[in-house]
Amino acid sequence: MTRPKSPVRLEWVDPAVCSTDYRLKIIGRLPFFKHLPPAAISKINNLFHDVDVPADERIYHEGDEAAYLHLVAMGKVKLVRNAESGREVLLDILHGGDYFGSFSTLSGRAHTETAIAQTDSCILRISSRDFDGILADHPDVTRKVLDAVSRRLTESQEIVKQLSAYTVEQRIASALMRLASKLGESRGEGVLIQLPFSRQDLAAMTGSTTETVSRVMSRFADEGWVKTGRKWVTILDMKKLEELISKPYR
Amino acid sequence: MTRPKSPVRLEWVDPAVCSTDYRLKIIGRLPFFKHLPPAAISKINNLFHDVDVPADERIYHEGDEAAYLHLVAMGKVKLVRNAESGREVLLDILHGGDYFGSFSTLSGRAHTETAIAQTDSCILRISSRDFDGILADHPDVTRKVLDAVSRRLTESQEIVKQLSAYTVEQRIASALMRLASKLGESRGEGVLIQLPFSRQDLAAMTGSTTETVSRVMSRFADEGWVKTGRKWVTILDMKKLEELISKPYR
DNA sequence: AAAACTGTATGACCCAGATCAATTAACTGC
DNA sequence: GCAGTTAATTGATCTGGGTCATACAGTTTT
Repeated sequence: MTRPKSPVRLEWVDPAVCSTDYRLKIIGRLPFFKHLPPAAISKINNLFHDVDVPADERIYHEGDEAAYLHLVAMGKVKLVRNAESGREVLLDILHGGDYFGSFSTLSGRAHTETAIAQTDSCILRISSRDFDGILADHPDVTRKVLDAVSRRLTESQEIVKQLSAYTVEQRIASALMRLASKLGESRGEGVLIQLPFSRQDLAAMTGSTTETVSRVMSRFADEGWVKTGRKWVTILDMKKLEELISKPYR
Repeated sequence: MTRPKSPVRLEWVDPAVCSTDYRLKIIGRLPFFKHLPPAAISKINNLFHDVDVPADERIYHEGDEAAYLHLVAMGKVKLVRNAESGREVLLDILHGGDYFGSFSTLSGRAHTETAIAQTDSCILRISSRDFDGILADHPDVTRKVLDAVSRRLTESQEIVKQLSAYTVEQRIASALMRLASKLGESRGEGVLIQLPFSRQDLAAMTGSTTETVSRVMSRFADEGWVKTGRKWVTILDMKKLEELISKPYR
C-alpha cells in the first residue's frame, strides 16, 4: 500500500492582507476590541504596524527587550523556550487573532520566550507604551485581556499536569486533540491538522523526542486512529485518543 | 551521627489576625490595593469575608463552582491538580498576600485546581461579582492584577520548560531555589525552608516520586549542599545547586 | 527524471528513574 | 518516657522512553 499523498494546502498569504484596509477588519474582529465603537477601533488601528514574516523566521528572541505586543493577523506562530541543554520546548502555537509578546512596560523588560513564524505570516504589532494607553482609555479592554491571560495560565497549568503525570503516549494524544480543536480542519474522513508541523514540533510540545513520537504515531496509525504524512496528521478516531488519556495508566 | 532536630517553628496563627482591624492592614498592604486612598481600601475591606482553615483542609476543589477570589492573609496554601491516574501535581505554594481562585464571573465557571491549606491559615475571600465591581471602579487595580497573572503565566511556562528538558535532579534543585527565594528564612548557616513540606510535596512539584526525591536529597546532603529533616530543608550552598541547573546535561 | 535534501520510520541498546519492599528515624499523644 | 504513627531512607529490580545508527520516502532542485 502506498502512502497517501499530502493533503496539505497552505493558505495563500496575500501581502495585501496587511494593508491598512484589511487591518481594520482584522483588528475590529479581535475579542479584545470588537465591542468598541468604530471610531475607537479606527484610532487603535493607527497605532498598529504590520510586519510580514517568512516561514521559520524569528519574530523576537528570548531575552530581547519586550517592547511590543504582537497579534497574528495571518499565518501561524510558535512560541518556544530554549533550555540550556539545547533542547527546544514548544509552549504554544498561535494563529489568526491570537496575541503574543508582552502587555506592558511594567510587567517585565525582557521576553521570556522566542516567537518563530511557522508559516509565512503577517504580524501586527503595537508598542507596549501605546497599548498601555489603550488599556488606560478602555478599562473593559483590560478586563478582556485579563480574561485571555487567565485562560492561557489555566492551559499552561494543564500542560504542567500532563508533563508530570501522563505517559508520552497520553501526552501525544492530548497534544493532537488540542491542536485539532484549535487549528484542525474538518474533512470528510476526519480532522486534518496541517500547520504544518513535524514530529520534531510534536516532540517539543510533549517533552519527548522525534523518534519516540514517530513510534507512537505509527502505533496510532496501525490502530487506524490517525493517518499521517510529512508535516500533517489527520485524526480519524478522536474517541480512541480520548480514552487513552482518561485511562488511569495503572 | 544523630540527625539534627527540627528547626521548624511555625508561625503562630492568632485567630485575631482575621479580625476586622487586622484585615484592613493586610488588605491595605496588598500590591493590588496599596496605592488606593484609605477610604477606598476601607470600602473594599468590607467586601471581604474571612475564613479560618486548619492545616490539610481543602479550601475548594477542582471542578467546584468558582465563585470567590481568595487571598492568603496568614499561613500557606498549596494549589494542586489531580491527574486521572491518581497522581497529585503541585502547581504552586502561596503565602501571605498571594491571591488564588478566579477573578471574575466571566473567565470560567469552575475552578481548575484544588486549594489546600498547608498550615493553619486565615483566608480572605470576596465574591467574583464584588471583585468585578472593584475592577470596574478601579482600572489601575485591573492593570496590577493583569501584571500579577502575566507573571504567574511566565512562571508556569518556566515549569513547563523544566519538566520537558531537565533531569529530576535539576528540577529538584530548581524547586528548592524557588521555594527558598519565595518562602525561605535566612538563618546563620543557610536558608531554611519550613513550609512545612514533605518529600511527597517536593515530588508532586517536580513530577517525580518520594523515593527518588529522597535519594536526590541524600546526595545533596552528602555533598554538604543542604541539611534536611522531616518536612524541612536548609540550603547551605545555593551556588552549587545553581551550577547543577545551568550545566548542560550532555 | 535524476539527484539532493529533509523529514519519517525502525531496530538495537541502555539508563534514569519508577516501582516494590522492608527498615529506620522523627514526631505525637498519652 | 513509652507506644503508636507517619515520614524518610535505602536496597533490589524492572521498564518507558531516550540515544545512536541506519534505511527509507516525500518533496524540491537541477
